[in-house]
Amino acid sequence: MLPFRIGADKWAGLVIRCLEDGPRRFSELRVPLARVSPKVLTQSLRTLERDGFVLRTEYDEPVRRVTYELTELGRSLLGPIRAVCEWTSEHWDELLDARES
Amino acid sequence: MLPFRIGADKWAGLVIRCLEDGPRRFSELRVPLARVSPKVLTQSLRTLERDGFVLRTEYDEPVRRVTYELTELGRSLLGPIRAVCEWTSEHWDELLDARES
DNA sequence: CCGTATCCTGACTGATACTG
DNA sequence: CAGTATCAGTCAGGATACGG
Repeated sequence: MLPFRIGADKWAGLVIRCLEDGPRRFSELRVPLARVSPKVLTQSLRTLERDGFVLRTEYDEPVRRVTYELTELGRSLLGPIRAVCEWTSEHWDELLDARES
Repeated sequence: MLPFRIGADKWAGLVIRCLEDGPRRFSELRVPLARVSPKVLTQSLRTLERDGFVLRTEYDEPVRRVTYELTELGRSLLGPIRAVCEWTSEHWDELLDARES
C-alpha cells in the first residue's frame, strides 16, 4: 500500500506522528489508528519504548490511565518523518501510475 | 539492526543512495552492498524499477552489461533519504545505549 | 557478467475473544 | 481502560548453488 515506510515496524512512523502534539492515552491513539489492532499497536509502542523513542507512564488512579509521549530522541525523529510524509503526499499520483502499468 | 529504514524493502534506501552519483552496473552495486545476496539485491532493484524509482538498461554487447540509474522520481527521494541517514548517524550512540539497557 | 532456482526460517501482521 | 491470549497466515529476507 504505502510506497515506503519509516520505522522498524509498519506503524512506528504513524504512531510517532500521532504523539507529536503531546502525550496521548492508549485509547486516544486507537482513534487515528483505528485500522491497527490493539495487539499490534501495543507491540509497536513497546518497541518504541524499548528503543527510547517513547515514554510510557502509568497512573495509579481509580480509573486506569496510561499515557505515551515522545522522548527527546523520539521528537528528533519528527523532522525526517515529516520529510518522508511530505514526499509521499507530493508524489502520490505518480506512485499510483507506476503501479497500474 | 538499523533502528528504522526507508523503503518497502530492507535495502531500498541504501540502493538508492548507491545510485545517487549516476548509473551503476549490477556488479558495481554489489561492492558497497556486499552483505546483500544477489537474489535479494535483484528483488530490490526489480521493485524499485516497477515503482518507477529506477531505470534498468540492458546493453546488447559481446560482454553482457546492465545498468541501473535513478529516474527523476527516484532522485526526488534523495532528500528524505538523506534526512533519515543524517538522523541515524547523529543518534547512533543513543540507539545503542537504549538497546543495551 | 547478471542474474535464477530452491529451500528455509522467523519476523511481522492480523482477527477475535478475553482479563485485571 | 488498557491491554493479553490465542491461533494463524503471509511474506520478506537469506544461504547456497546453478544457468544463459
